[in-house]
Amino acid sequence: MRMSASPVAVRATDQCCASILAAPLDVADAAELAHGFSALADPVRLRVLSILAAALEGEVCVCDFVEPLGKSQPTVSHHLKVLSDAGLVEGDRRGKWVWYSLKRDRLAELRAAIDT
Amino acid sequence: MRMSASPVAVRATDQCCASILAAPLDVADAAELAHGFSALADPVRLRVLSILAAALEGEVCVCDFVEPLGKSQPTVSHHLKVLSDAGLVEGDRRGKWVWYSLKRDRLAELRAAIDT
DNA sequence: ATGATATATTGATAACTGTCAATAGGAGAG
DNA sequence: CTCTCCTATTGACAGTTATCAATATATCAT
Repeated sequence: MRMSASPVAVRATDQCCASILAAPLDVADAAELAHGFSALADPVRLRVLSILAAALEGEVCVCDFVEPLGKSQPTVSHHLKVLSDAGLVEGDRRGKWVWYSLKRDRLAELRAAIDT
Repeated sequence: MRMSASPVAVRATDQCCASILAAPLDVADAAELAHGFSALADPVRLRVLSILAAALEGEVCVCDFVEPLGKSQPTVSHHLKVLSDAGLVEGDRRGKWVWYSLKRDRLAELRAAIDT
């Protein structure tokens, strides 16, 4: 039973999809966003993104993550897959190597979601 | 052994702490940030923030989360604690009730961290 | 003090996650 | 084709997490 102060007043909103925090979030949108933020909820993955963002070429080979991250190759591969599934990075195979790059649009999307 | 294309070139950065993606992230900073994003990595908690952000008064009583979220009272309490530990919300006890409010500064901090 | 109500904590459980070793798949070199 | 190297997948395991029922704590009213 709600025994507190009446139904909660809600701010009017006419934005379509920019700042999701400006309007109550439905379950589906919340799940989609949570999936995105889950990818950011790990220090190793944040460092992956950090390394990608700092790379002048905009691309980093998988093998160049292993040493800086101090994780095994399968672990690095796992994290890249999580980031990829979340739409935050993209891999491009060139010969034996796979080059990963940051998908800044997706990052901007998540940023916008917590823009008050 | 790294057999790819030479050491990765890194963009110069003179920012102190704004956009962490502009410079390689050390392990400690990555852990702190990951803790923050972990709090956002759950649909129920995103809806909590959404409800808080939409509340005109800026505060919402715990009891007013239970029905909209469709979760048990202990579960709601748990999520509020996670958000509180991450510095994203703040509770204020007034009599029998506890009123929670959004800490927008912390949210802005996380937003800035993924600002490319 | 007693009772009622709001919130937090504890305990249990199922589901998920990060990690590495082992292995499989893919691509160039010989 | 075979060998080597780079990357991805599988399997196993430990640690974490979301959830609810039960209980404890806190506050107010009587």
